[in-house]
Amino acid sequence: MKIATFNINGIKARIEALSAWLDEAEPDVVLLQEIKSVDANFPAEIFEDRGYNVETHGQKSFNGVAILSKRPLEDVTRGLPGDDADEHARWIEATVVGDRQAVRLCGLYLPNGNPAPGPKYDYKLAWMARLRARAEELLATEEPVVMGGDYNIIPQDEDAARPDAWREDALALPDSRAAFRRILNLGYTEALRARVQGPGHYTFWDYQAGAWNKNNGIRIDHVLLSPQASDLLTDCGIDKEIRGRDKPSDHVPLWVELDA
DNA sequence: ATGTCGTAACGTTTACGA
Repeated sequence: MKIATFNINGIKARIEALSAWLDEAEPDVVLLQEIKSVDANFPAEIFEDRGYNVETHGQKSFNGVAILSKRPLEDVTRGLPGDDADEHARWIEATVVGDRQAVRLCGLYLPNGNPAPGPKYDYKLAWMARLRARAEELLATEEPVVMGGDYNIIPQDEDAARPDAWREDALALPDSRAAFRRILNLGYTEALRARVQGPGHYTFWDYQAGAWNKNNGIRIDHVLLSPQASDLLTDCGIDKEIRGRDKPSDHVPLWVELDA
């Protein structure tokens, strides 16, 4: 089962680029972030025509997550538990049943947190504490869990082409990295790092200042696997080349192959 | 030259978030 995560930076602007990638990559499941659309305006037919089931959790203008799946999606829940006052659409869960295994899918768009310090950074860290709590609950199910999305975290200096440029940024501050490690330390595996080591693996290149042409990228999209999901991991990759196409997102897809 | 983009709105331009 091929499961991908992709921050598309606006569904309306990405219909062509996303459709072309789906036809080539043929993922079974896609976790989408930044759909920037309310549920009623999400163009589900485009994906249903390709055989995907579609579940969305959107809001006007900003944020918004969705799941596309060739197999039916069951037990769908929307919103990260832990703060009923949080209006941001950043979390969706569903279960997909493979040939051998059912997998709990979590699609997430973690707050950016800039400028730091400040209320937006406080919100980021509070959201990560809630994510850790939910991750712990999911571990207790002892089922395969896949948490994929835009984490807005540069885990280590090797995950940025220019680490010094991010030193004071909410994506790389020590408190951000520590909060990310606290989730991993519960027992989750970072899928890419289970397969690939070393620098130069990026999932985001800013639109500004020719970042793509200079390969000035960062790795901020991640897939975390529970132990039971990690046992099923057979491959992981980044579809880097689509960043160079017409009207690209500033992110590219990250995918895992699970023997599920 | 904040080397850009996507979305929304009191829209032909500005504000915001990233």
